[in-house]
Amino acid sequence: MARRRDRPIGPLDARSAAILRAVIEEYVATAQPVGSLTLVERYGLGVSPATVRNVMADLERAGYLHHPHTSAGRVPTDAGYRVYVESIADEVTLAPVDQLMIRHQFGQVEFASEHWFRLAAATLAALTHAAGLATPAKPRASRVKRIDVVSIGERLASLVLVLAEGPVKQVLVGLEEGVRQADLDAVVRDLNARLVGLSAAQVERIAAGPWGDETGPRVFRAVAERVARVMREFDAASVEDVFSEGLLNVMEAPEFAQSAKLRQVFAALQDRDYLGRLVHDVARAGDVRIFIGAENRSTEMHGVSLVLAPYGRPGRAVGVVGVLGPTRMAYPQAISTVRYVSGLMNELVDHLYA
Amino acid sequence: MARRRDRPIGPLDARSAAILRAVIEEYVATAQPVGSLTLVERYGLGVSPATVRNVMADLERAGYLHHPHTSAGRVPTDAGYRVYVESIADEVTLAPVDQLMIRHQFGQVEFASEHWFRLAAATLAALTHAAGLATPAKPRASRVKRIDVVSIGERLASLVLVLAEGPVKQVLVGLEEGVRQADLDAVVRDLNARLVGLSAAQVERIAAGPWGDETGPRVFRAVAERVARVMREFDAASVEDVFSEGLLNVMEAPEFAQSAKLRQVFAALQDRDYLGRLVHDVARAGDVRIFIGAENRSTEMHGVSLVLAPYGRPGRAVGVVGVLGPTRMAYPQAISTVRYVSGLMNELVDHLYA
DNA sequence: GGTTAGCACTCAACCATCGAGAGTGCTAAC
DNA sequence: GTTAGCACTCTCGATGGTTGAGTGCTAACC
Repeated sequence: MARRRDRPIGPLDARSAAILRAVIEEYVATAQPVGSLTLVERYGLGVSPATVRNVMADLERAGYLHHPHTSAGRVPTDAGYRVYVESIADEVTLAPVDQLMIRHQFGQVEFASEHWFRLAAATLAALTHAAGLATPAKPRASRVKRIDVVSIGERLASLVLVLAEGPVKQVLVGLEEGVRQADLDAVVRDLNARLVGLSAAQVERIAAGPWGDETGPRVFRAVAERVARVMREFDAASVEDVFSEGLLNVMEAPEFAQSAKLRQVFAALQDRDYLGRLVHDVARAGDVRIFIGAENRSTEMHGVSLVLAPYGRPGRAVGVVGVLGPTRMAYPQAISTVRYVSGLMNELVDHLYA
Repeated sequence: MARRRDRPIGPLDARSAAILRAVIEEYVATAQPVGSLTLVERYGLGVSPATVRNVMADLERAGYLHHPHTSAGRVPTDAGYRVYVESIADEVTLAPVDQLMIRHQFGQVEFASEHWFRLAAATLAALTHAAGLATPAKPRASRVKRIDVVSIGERLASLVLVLAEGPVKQVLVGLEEGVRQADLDAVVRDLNARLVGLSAAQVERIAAGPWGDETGPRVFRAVAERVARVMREFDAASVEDVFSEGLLNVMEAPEFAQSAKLRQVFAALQDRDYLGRLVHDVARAGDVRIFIGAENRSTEMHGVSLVLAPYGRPGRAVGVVGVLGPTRMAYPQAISTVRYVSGLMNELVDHLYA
């Protein structure tokens, strides 16, 4: 008969799974390594500590638990969290009270898109005690919705560019000659007539095409070029912006008591490329995706988990909402909250751009 | 005869000032309490350690130095930094190399106002190894510069509001009935004709005044009300936004090794009221102002100093740039850099809104 | 008078030791 | 397969001694 040591590490039997789950829940609650005695006392497992120890030894061999030192209890590994998370992901739903609370808050908010992202992030932060994240829904390829140009100084104008899926960009345009607002208005009408609905490349082509040397056409060309450039930059950026709220929550977790760990988190949050890749991954997944610890980035995100979900319209404009917290995170609450908020954001987007 | 103990604590004589200065510079460099021996060895004071000890005891009695414990060296107090900072504030100027570097960077940046603030903050962070801060110049009372309304859905439109001193606001407006873009355009022309140059209160009055019950006037009223509300909110907010860069620099300082201290800094940075008051104070001062440790807020900012300077046009629109770092900060560099950047921002504003 | 050498004193930091306690892994009995 | 029993391991906290940096005081010096 096979000795315990040689047990295959296949899918977990029910008892092992229950014990892994109990270890994780206890550890999430206390942040202390959990021993076999605590476990049988608090989780009514119906077996003796010795049996639990045997199972825990198996789980450790399988890579799901970890032993800080001989006389300490067990701590879940990233792999342990992973199987745990996958076992619960389909079951969890958000408590109706919380659902109501969120809906209520969203009902209160002003109709200004920026507020939504902040609100989404803040709500997530409040309900999960982690940091809430939200990125605006960013279209794959932007299109012109509206152009306005306002004279500011002698040879300077402010260009306001509204893009199809909502974002508004404002930049300054230098003009070669002084132009009165009345003349600008004529150019603006022209710009809107010709450029609305076009992509960056199309605008570029029109800007290039032959234009006379009178003032009007010259201004038209200057503005159109600027429009094309702004759109190209916008399209190239992987993430437009990341709203984060409740970073203070993360700072409170004991695993980040020394700020060296925190630095990595903040550094990762400022890394546009990294976030861009995440958003991309999540957008394709279509449901909540969970990144545990160093699963993606070697060391920098060690000790940190992300629970992210996409919202928006697949293939057209997608954004991401989610939470960032210590690996030792209350996953059921996090998953259900993120899923619910992303659903709500979906509703909003549908309602707006129907 | 007066014993040393009874010395009055008036303005410092030259030697005391030199010693205080040496203590501060050494402490800033090493983050370690400084003893009398180190001081005479490294700063060529021309007196014996015993004499330095006597002077340091005086400075301690005067409240400028502090003793962590009997057998430790001296550490500057907030009051000590204060007299130090005031003694150097008028002398320091930024190294020409750095001036050039900054000008070069500002020459490169895109003509989009948001970029400036980020750039200013990033530049300050890079040169001072602290966190750089910048707030947009916010007018005391905003005025309408331009209004545009773009239809988004059946009964929904996007309102783009350009205010006189530059900021652009975008919000959604719900309409009671479906309106085509062509009809909206007529309303927009009307809105611009009537509201440009007006303050929030004036817009409000016009929105209130008698309007017929046809579609056009109804839409006009709805939009005008929304405009007034956005302006009122904007005017009421003490600080529009705070761009910060290089918070990671602050995290590196040994005084923030435990994140509990960091929390206070982050919390303070998110406290709009607090920042609003600071901006207000700084705007009135007209030059660099320095807030050392808990000089303002009792405990929360303990260990943190701010070096801030206003820019913009006094009485009209002012913003603030500056740095935030540990109390143990390289003040000469910080002061000169902040002063220089604020001067540069002034030039930009003058150039733009001349 | 201010300055300085000399010296006793203080106290954090470091290190080693030790006991207590928690929790384990193994073995043997059930 | 489960469990009681037990020896074992290792962290944690307390204790105590040593070291060294730096002080404050006193008395001599200029």
